[in-house]
Amino acid sequence: MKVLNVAEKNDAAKNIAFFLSEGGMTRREGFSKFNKVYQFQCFLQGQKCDMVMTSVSGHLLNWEFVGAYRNWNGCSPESLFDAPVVKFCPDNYTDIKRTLEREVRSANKLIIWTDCDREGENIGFEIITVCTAIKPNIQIYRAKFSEITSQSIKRALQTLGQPNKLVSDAVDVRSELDLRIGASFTRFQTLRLQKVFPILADYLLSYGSCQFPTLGFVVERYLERERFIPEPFWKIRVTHTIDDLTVEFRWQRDRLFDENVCQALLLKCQENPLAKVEKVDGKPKSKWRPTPLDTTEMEKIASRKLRLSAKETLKIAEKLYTQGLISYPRTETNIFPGTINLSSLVQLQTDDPNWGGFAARVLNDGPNPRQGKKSDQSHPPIHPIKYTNSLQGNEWKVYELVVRHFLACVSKDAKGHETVVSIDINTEKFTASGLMILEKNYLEVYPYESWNSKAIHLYTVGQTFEPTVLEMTSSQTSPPNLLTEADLISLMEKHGIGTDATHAEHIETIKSRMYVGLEDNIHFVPSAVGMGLVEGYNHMGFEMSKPNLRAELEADLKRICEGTRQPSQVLREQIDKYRTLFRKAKEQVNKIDAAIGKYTQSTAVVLNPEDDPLSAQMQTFDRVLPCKNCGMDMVLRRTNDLQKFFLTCVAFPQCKGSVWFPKKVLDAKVSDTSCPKCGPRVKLIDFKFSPGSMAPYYPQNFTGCINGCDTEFIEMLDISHQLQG
DNA sequence: GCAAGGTC
Repeated sequence: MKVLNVAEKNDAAKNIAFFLSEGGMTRREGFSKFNKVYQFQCFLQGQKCDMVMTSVSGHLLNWEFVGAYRNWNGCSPESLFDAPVVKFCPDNYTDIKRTLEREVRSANKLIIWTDCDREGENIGFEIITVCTAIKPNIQIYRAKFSEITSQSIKRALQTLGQPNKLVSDAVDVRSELDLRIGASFTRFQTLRLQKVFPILADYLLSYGSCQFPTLGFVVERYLERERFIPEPFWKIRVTHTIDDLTVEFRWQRDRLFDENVCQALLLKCQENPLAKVEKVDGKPKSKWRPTPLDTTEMEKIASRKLRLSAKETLKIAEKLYTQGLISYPRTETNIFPGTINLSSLVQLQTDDPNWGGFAARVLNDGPNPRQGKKSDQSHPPIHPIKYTNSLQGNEWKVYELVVRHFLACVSKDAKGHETVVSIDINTEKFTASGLMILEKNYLEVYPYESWNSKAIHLYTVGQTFEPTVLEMTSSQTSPPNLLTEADLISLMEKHGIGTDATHAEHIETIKSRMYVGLEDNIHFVPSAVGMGLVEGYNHMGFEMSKPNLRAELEADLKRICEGTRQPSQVLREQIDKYRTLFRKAKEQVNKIDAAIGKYTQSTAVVLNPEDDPLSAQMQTFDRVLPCKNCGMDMVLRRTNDLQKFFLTCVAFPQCKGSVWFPKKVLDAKVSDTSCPKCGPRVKLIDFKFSPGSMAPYYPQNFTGCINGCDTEFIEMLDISHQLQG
């Protein structure tokens, strides 16, 4: 019995093979130098098997347009909503595909070991597609695991299930839509604006369902700041200094927006400026330990405290995961499951010189996680699963963060004692507070947060004192800050834009498109082009830069996973929705022109209709019938010199299913008509022949039903061959 | 020259 095992990446394959073989695997080369083949024997379903373990590198296949639709000037951007797409293995991945094809020939079973998330399920089906093309009846299983440890991997092998087609389908819908919408709007914006604004001639003006809302967040915050009108306000300030200690009292009214009223209240205080202590409250105060670590929280802490970009943090965490040091780093979960053995995880850390003592104390008290509220039902919060002290640089910093956060969240809240003193100055009330920290607890191991004691004088109820300062201060409200990377990630997470793994990339994209820039190296500001694009669509009344559109799709994808919605139906609805938006955007494109003109301070070039890259000269292909070779669309085209017509398979040159008509065909037009057999979806081709040709021997019109029910079309093709001959 | 999602 030979079993082919395929993981999502080489590191995972190596470690899984290591655990299943107890370290006894051998290694040989695959066609791809990055994806090795590991071999060992082990028991599966009571039978000793020859195991072959290899890997892909993420997605193996990618949606692509075919033939003429790849060419920016070969079709109208709008036709991309309906253009055929194929799943294609990119050149740099064909080596991986060849390894799978070679190894599956001799295998009886196939086990999918891709990550247990939505994309992983889809990658699993890509592997299945490739393998079953070679071996249609191979037995297929899905291994389910959420961390690469000996225990989890062995359990996964003993509890093999089936791959989940619904989850994979949802990914196919998502990815096909991303391509169609992204490509059509990108070409639309780019082709139009490059022509209308010569200064943008070298710009690529992309649109994407994630990058645009990300840009939208930056623009929105910028505008909030711009529109902000500061309001002056006034406060009464009271301090009390004895020796070196100054205690600041807070006015119970906080601040007033009327200077005269504030002035009057101050005068009242000054009439009898003796403070009387009315109340001294002492109460325990806690600072809560953090909740278990999820991906975005890790990215945010690393961005703020370690000065690592989200992109870098995730890359490092991924490496630590594949080395078996930490659990899966892409998780939305911040609740530890009951099944996890926290004590043994804490135990692993007790030898460390920095936090070993703390870990030992946690063990003594018993780990007690503060639980969050989110769960993705597949991965636990990020935690260390192996001890190491041999990492360097940023890898060490990220590992340290994961360990310290883990120990912190299973320890105890910091405890303190707060004193609140309330005073009265001629009926105006003020308070001051002091804090004494009693037990640092989690803060001992968690340097990313601080909590400072605040000293206060000893006051007793009924005591009176003369304030050191009693004055009015003026200030004004301040606008919200521009967004930092951490802020932007929070917004993306909140609105479901991108995944844990891609937040950082979308931010990179809008930077590289010159839609946004950085101020002070920290705060995001939109560029003129970024502002113009967002405003242009806003003026049409479209929420292109708002997160709502994506959120609606996300909800439908969830329903596909649950089996309550058909993938094909969701796909059709979404395509229809965006096609409608696209048509309206095309009609009102002057609104984008106007906005871009305004922000870039340049004048729009007035285009002649024939120069408009989006106008009639751009062909929209009419699908005439399915190609006999490959089933893709056949469309009617004319050569560049206008000499000849031909029916071409849109997959050309991959398919080469084109049919040429003789020069004697002077004109050919496609129009809609109805089919007597199967309804309205029929194309009619009218041919006009040159005088004196053989045409009179043949009917002038040929009808072909695009559903393929009508045989006349096939006859026509045969005739065209005869004519050519 | 397009997207977003994997990963190298």
